[in-house]
Amino acid sequence: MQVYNYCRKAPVSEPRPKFRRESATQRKEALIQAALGLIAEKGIGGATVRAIAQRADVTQGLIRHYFSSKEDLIAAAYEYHMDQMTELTATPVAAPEVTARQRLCTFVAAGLTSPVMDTRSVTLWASFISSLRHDNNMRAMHQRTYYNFRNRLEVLIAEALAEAGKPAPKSELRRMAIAGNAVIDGLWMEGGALPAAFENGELAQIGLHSVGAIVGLKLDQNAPEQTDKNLLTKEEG
Amino acid sequence: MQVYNYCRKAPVSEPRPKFRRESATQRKEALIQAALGLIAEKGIGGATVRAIAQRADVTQGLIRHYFSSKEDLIAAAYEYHMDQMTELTATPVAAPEVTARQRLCTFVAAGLTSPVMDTRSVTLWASFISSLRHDNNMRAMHQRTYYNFRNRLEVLIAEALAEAGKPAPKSELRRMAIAGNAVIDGLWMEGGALPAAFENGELAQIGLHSVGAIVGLKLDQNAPEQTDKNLLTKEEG
DNA sequence: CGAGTAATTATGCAAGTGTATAATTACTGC
DNA sequence: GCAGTAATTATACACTTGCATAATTACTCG
Repeated sequence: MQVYNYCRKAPVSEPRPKFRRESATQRKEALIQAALGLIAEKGIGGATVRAIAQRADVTQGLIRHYFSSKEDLIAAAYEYHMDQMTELTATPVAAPEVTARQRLCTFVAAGLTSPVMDTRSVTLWASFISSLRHDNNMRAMHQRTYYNFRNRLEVLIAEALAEAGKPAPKSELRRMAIAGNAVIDGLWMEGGALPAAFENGELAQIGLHSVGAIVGLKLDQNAPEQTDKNLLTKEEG
Repeated sequence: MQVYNYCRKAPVSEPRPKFRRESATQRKEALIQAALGLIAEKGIGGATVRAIAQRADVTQGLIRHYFSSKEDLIAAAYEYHMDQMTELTATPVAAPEVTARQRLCTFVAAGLTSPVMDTRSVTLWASFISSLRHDNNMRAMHQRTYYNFRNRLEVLIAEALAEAGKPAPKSELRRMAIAGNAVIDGLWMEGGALPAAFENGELAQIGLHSVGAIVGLKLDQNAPEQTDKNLLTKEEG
């Protein structure tokens, strides 16, 4: 049934190999990427073993060779995606010489700009969230990635406040991190779900302004033309 | 194969009817509820026509009698769920004699307390969001429910600000509504996804505090014991 | 009470699902 | 170069899926 392409120059001898052996990590990654692409494009129902295998250019048996089940592959894909998103948001913060306040700004803005904020990421994330209720493994992984992100944010907030001479007690920091995380998540989600509803860079600016209001620091100072007539009425200090 | 229960008192005559004819709206609602329950408990993949029919106590053929396809039923279920959630959040605001500020508080708190904020609602919502990318119908419905919610919030914010003598221009109102909506969404989502991570009422309080910070009004005044030492440093006015 | 009709059930079907197992095939170390 | 082995393919199987169609059945209206 299946036709293999042989080399035209040597029609008789030298048959082209029918497949190549790749490293385990390479194959796993390819399968994960294929699964993520399908889930994002056609929903969780579109990620069948056959479709995943075809997109990864292998036969479906290979999935079970590298993952104990399809469910196992999906879980791995979730972990891969979430860790990548956290990393994409947190990495630009690495520069140690800049202000703590500036690092906080970078973090917030990175989470609300491409490639972190886009339809594909949001769709993927929602697919996984929807499985939280009936999948303990997914729930545990969600908890881990959530705390990971929130704790990073809390550290940045604490440092920025200390730098500004306004240190806050731990309970306040916790609350600020929860709220800040929520704004970022909410804006990120809406921006990904309805990209046409917002102008370019609008959500990042709103995010900076909002997180600033929540922690009590002005984070969006280099915003373009603004009539400071009706800005937030907290210009003290 | 299937056994029908006959009346024990009259074993020979009077055969009990094998089914009852219900009104279209009743049957549609039953099917929608069944679909929602299954999606919430077992994910979108658990909502098969057979499972839905069984949970609604009918045979599967009836689904196609009331909905043109399974996809059609799922879309109806989404609309039903989202409208109900918006209504549950917005209805308590109806009282016209109270302060505008108080109405805003009620709105925010209602969205961050049971029954609006719970795992079932969040799971359901995520299932639908995940289909936004490949389903135009779902996307249109999401847009409608999103703007519906956000516009209600914007009105409440505008009224509360006017009442406090701090009216804001339309562009500011838009931004406040977007940000406020985002905090509420984010907190709602996290509270539903990780209920154990927050204390009782904590998220509602954080929501009030955050929306207050965003719009420039103090909304969480009747919060219990708080050392006002390190509260937001904007106590002027 | 008795026909007509719409609601509901019963049944069947072709396609697709995840997984198991056996048959190939490419690479590795001697 | 050549055996051994692990990666990869090929194939089969039992089961589920959504949907269509025909057969029942409960209710309505005269």
